[in-house]
Amino acid sequence: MSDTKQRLVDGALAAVREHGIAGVSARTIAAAAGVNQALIFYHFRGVDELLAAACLAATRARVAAYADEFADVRSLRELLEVGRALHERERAEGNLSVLAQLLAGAQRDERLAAATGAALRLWVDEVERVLHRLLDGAPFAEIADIPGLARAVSAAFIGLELYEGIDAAGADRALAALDQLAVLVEIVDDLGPVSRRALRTRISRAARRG
Amino acid sequence: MSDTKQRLVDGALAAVREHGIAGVSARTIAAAAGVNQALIFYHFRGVDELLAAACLAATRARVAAYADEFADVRSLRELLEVGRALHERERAEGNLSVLAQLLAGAQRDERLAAATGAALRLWVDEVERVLHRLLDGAPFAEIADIPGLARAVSAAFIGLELYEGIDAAGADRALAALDQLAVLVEIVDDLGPVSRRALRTRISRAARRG
DNA sequence: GTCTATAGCTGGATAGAC
DNA sequence: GTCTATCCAGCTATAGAC
Repeated sequence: MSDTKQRLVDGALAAVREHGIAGVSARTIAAAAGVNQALIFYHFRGVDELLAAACLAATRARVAAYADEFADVRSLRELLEVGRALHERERAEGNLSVLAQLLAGAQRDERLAAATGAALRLWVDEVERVLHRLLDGAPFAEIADIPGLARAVSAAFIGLELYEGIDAAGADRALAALDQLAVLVEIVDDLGPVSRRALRTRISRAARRG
Repeated sequence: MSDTKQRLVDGALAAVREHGIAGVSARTIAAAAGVNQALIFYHFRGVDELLAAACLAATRARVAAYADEFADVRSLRELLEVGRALHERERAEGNLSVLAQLLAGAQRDERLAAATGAALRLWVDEVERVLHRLLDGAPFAEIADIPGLARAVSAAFIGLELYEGIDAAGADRALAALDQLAVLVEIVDDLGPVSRRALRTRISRAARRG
C-alpha cells in the first residue's frame, strides 16, 4: 500500500477516534492524515469506502496481533482474561471503540455495513475457534450453541467499548464483574466428580427438554 | 409537553432509527416529524439538545413499561428471559438500537454524552435492583460486584442491538446462546445440597484469594 | 407558535494545473 | 500523485412575516 493511502487509513481511524462516526468528514480525515482532502476521492471512491478499508485493515492487524494469545487459552477464565487484557491494552489506541463507532455508522451506508460485518466476523471466528477447542466434548457443549456464544461474547465487548466512552469507571467495573463470573465458571469447571456427574445429568435433561 | 415538541421528539427517534446517528440532521428530523425545520431551534437549542431530550424521554418510557416485568423476576434465568422478550418486542420500534446509536454519537457532543449516560443508567439501575433482590445472601454474591454485573449486562445488550443492525441472524443466535447460558445458571442454582455446599466452599476460597 | 426566506458555513466531489 | 480552486448540495441558525 502506498504511503499516502496508508496515511489516509491511519488518519481515518484517528478521526473516528477523536470525533466519533457522526463527526468524521473528508476534511477532518485529511487533516488528521496531514494530506490534501481531494486525495480521499483519488485513492478511494469516497469517505465511506475509506472508512470501510480502514476498518478492515485495522481489525485484521489487531486480530493477527492477538492470534498467539488466543491460541494459548486453555480455559474459559483465560479467555475472559485475554479479553480483559485486550481491552486494557487497546484502550489507549482506541482500536476497539473505532469498530463500535463504525458499527453504528453502518446504519447509514450499506458498504460500510458489509465491511464492519466482515471485521467483526474476524473477532467472532477467533473466539469461536477457542470455544470449540475448550468446550467440544464438555458437558456444557451439549446444550451450548458455540457460534452463538461467540457472537454474544463479541457483541458484548462492542457494547462495553461504547459504554467506556460515556462512563469509563462504570466500564471498568463491568469488566471486573466479568472476571468474577469467570471465577464462577472456573469453580464449576473444578467441581469434583460427583458434582460433575450431577451437572452432566441435569444438562442432558435440559438438552432433551429443548 | 406541547404537541409540536412531542412530534419533534418522535421525529428525532424515527430519524435516528432510519438514518443512524451519522445521518441525522435538523432537516431529516423535521421531515420525519412533519414540521418545519426552524422549530427545532425554537423549541430546543439545536439538534443535539433535541436528541438528548428524545433519548431521555424514550428511555424513561421504555423502562417504565418494563418495570412490572422486572419486579416479577424471580431467577437469573427469568431475568435473561425478560431481556430476550424486551429485545424481541422492541426490535420493531427500534427503541434500543436508538440508544446504541446515541451512545455512539455521545463521542461528539458532551451534553449528548450526559443524556445518554443518564438514560443508560436507568436500565442499569433496574437490572441492579433485580440482581440485588436475587443474589443478596446467595453464595455467588460473596464474590460478585452486583453494580458491576448490572453494567456488564446492560452494555452487552447495547452491543447486541448494534450487532443486530449488521447481522440480524447472528444477533438472534447470540441471544439464543444467552438463553442456553441461563439454563446452565438454573442448573447450578438447582444443584443438590452436597454440590451446593462444595460450590459455596470454593466460592469462599476464591473470595479470600481475591 | 409556526412559517418563509436566507445568511453563512461545512461537506462531498470534480476539474485542471503542476 | 498531489495540489489548488471551485461547484453545489445540504447543514445550522437566525430574522422577520404572519
